[in-house]
Amino acid sequence: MSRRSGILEFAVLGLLRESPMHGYELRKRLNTSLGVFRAFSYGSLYPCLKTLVERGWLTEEHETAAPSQEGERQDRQASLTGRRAKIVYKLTAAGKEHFEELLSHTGPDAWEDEHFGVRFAFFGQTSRDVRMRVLEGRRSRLEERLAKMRASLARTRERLDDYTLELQRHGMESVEREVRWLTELIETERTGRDLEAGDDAVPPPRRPGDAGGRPRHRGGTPPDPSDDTA
Amino acid sequence: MSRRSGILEFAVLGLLRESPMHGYELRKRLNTSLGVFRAFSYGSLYPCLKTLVERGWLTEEHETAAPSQEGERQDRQASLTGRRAKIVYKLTAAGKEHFEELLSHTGPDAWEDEHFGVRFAFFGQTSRDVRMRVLEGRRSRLEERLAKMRASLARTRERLDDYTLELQRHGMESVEREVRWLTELIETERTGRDLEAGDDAVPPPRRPGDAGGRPRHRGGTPPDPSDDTA
DNA sequence: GTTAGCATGTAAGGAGTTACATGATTTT
DNA sequence: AAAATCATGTAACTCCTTACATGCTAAC
Repeated sequence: MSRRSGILEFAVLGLLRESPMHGYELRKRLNTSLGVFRAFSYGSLYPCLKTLVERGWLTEEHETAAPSQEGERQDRQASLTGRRAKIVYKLTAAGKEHFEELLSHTGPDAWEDEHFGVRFAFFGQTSRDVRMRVLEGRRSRLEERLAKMRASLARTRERLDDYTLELQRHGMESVEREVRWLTELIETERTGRDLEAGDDAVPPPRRPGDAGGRPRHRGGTPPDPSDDTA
Repeated sequence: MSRRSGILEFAVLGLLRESPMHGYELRKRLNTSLGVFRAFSYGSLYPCLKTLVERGWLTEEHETAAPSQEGERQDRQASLTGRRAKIVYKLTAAGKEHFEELLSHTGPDAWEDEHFGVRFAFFGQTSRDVRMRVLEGRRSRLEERLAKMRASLARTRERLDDYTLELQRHGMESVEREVRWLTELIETERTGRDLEAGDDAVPPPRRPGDAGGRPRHRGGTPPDPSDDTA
């Protein structure tokens, strides 16, 4: 019952697909990697993790155990962690499968504001045609919205005061801007080129590798004096 | 208890301040005038109206007087449920006072994403210094956010795949754009110049001049074949 | 004479938040 | 030794949505 999280569930599965993590770190990642769009609290994260485990999509590994028997402790400050986690969550095969299915399911939800952001964040794990469907779906959704806004504006212009008008103007410009962004992305996908920030002021010094495939990274997670949502 | 709506309550009071309305129209206005930011359904609107009445901020006026040709037909159940009651909601003195207080209360809520949009929509009913506080509060909120995003990006750049990176880049640009917009608005407020008076032919790009507090248009509201949220 | 739009509501529930409660480990 | 941060959780509540239920009135 309950906990049918849409976005949170999706994001958790997606992050855990990349590597196992415990709740605390998961939450930090949620609020930085995808955090522009959404911020989550423990109050929603932990219950969500719980039900994902219940459904068999995650396993818990209590690795805080072993209070008694402890022969060698060479792994303490050896390589990566340094910190030990209490409960490490890990994606099961079923969970992976489920996430894959969610990824390829391009229902009309997929282009709603918040859904779209999270989906985009996991585009690296999707096939190109799914990406295209989502990008185009999102774009036409925004174009619909634009049309309505224009119509509404034409009808009611006289009755609105300057601030309301300015608000609407700015809102429309934002939407137009996102449409242009999407169009660029779609074009990039279509021509099969790699993703490169085009009109940016400061082009990232990064060589884009393979856009179609594996985000394969796992290094030592650095101490990370990470932020919290203010 | 319950129904402590933040945004919806505020918006309803604000719209009713301009003129009395019944629920159906109210909802349309909510979803067009302020609709870029929020969409509300009847399921939240009507209960909200109810509690606002309970608190003495609104009055209901059951429209019963339907002067039709057949004089006997209308008074079947005249007082309470005439013909399918059309209820016009109207702001009371207390409600007006309460709204005024909400307007001038520039707590740290006022610059959160959705709150800000709705507040801005009613800027015409506020004093200049309140407007300034809200605009500047919003801007520094966004600048904080930008700083965090930059820091987080610098820390994690290598671990992110191209799509996540692009998402973050676009998000940051959006925020930067809003900051520039706010800066312009603040400047306009500060210099106090009201650009064009607005009664000449077609002033192309409109800036919010000084609304001075008066949105005093109320004419015959045209039939309005208005849209619904798709 | 039936669809389409106007108009008002309710019950159930979804998706999250806040505030609380607790304790371990590191840093100062 | 105190403060900060890491780490996990729960209960109560908020605010809104969906789906349902009803009925009027204009238009095609």
